[in-house]
Amino acid sequence: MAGTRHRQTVSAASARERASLRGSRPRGGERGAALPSFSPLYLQIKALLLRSLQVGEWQPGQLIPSEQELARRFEVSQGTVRKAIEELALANLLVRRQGRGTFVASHAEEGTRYRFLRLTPDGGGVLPRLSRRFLDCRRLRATPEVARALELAAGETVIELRRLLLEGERPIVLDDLWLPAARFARLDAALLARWQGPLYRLFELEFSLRMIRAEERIRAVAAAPAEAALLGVAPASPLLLVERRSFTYGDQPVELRRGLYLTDRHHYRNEVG
Amino acid sequence: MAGTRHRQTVSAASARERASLRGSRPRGGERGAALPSFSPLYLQIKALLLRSLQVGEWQPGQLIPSEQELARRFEVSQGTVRKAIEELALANLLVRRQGRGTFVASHAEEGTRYRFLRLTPDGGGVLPRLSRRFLDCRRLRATPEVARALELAAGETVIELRRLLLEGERPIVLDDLWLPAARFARLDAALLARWQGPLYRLFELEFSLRMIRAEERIRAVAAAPAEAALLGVAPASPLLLVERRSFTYGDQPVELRRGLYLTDRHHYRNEVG
DNA sequence: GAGTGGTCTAGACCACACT
DNA sequence: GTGTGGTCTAGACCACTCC
Repeated sequence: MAGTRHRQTVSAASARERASLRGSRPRGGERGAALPSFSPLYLQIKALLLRSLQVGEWQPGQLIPSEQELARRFEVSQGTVRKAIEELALANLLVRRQGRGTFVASHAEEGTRYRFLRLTPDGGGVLPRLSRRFLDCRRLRATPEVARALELAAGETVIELRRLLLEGERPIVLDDLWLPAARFARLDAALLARWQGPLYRLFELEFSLRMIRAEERIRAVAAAPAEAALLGVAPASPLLLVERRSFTYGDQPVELRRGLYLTDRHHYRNEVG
Repeated sequence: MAGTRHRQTVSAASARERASLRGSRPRGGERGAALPSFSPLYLQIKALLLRSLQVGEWQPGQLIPSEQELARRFEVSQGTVRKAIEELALANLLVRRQGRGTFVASHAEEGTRYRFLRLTPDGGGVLPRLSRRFLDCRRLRATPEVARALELAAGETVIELRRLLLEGERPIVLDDLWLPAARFARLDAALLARWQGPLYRLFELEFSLRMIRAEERIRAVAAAPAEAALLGVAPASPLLLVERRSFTYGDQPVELRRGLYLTDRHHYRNEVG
């Protein structure tokens, strides 16, 4: 059979999940306008896997079917499935473990605590476990700026949240968060008080919202009096301002965060290449 | 032949470049201590390609041999070469172009100007062409801190360099750089004055030094009087301090940089995931 | 031992760029 | 048309994990 099968012409047959992906070019009527140019099979498989993740067919931390099984299901070769999975693993959506299987990535794993927090102690080493102190949690109408960042309609309800991260008794980070209230129905101060783990793990568990990636904009600012007091520094002290937008599947923004980092004993670590 | 060839036992034959890579496990005497566990063929090929890059067999911007040719040279299949090249492309050491070939990455390409500079205008869009103004260039003995960062012996000579990046007439970045003098023999103020392009392109062209990746540590600081004057801001203004160590092949640090960024109209952009 | 991901091969064909 | 990287397949075997 090798080589006799035409690329992506694929037998008309079964596999309901493949119904939509016959034909290598996105159809656009009779004339081959060829705008998106070309869509390889493995990208179509990747999109199907992504859909399964998005609709919750496989939950964070769970084992997904083996490559062999997925290959049978999608009626493609194992190599094609592998390439799709590889890309999802590269994007931190899946985790492959030799001999065990492929798992849905989660914010629960010990190794990935603070996966999104790039703050690092100056001396080297890894950030110790920080304690969290929630200062505020309220519902209000989104300001135009917040609405724009979260892609909400003007005036929609958001949850505003303020918290401190502390190393022992020493404040390190002051975070203000805004979340679309529609997606975080049961979120309130009581729930936050009970919860001990990472915030993103709570979102995953209680609201079925997986944070996939985030964009950060970093600036140096002078501490306002109120913020300075909370962080225990003199007013006008220089602080690192980290504005973060976090996204879930489909590049939907679901969190806006404004963090003020104390960087006299820590720094924001980054790799460029 | 498919499947009959044993993994990495590989015929004793020719290809001098393969002489060193027979056997899947790094040898360590008779008892299989198995410390590094296992080294797949494609990683060995990757190491060989890396070596060719490092010794300058292929220069930045140049076309490297085709996958087929490399497969013949190393006596492995094209797929194995492909996987090695893919990893090097992922690390920005090579650039693959369908239909044309695989090229050695360079700091010359138009698309990758400011590849290491994560500063972005607040309004969105891309950083316009900045002008460079060199303020200082001198040779001196490395301070202990600089020596440590560049992995030099105490008291070795380094080149200290100061420059401004400006948008029009407005200063944006004040950079202090330290370079190991031994590697940058002909570097002086005159050479810098003549050069118009990116600094890393100059290093590539004149000193055969390719910057591969960099680590950055970011902080917020208050502007000292001298620096404030150069940047045209009030003393004690908050500035972003970006300490960068750049590395060439073999993870050798070859530049230490201390940048002060004005972030009232720009921000440092980052992606976390 | 069974099952999973990881490596390696060989070969065919496709998309793309240059000539 | 020729040559390059890109995709896809089929099959074998290896390394690892768990039973």
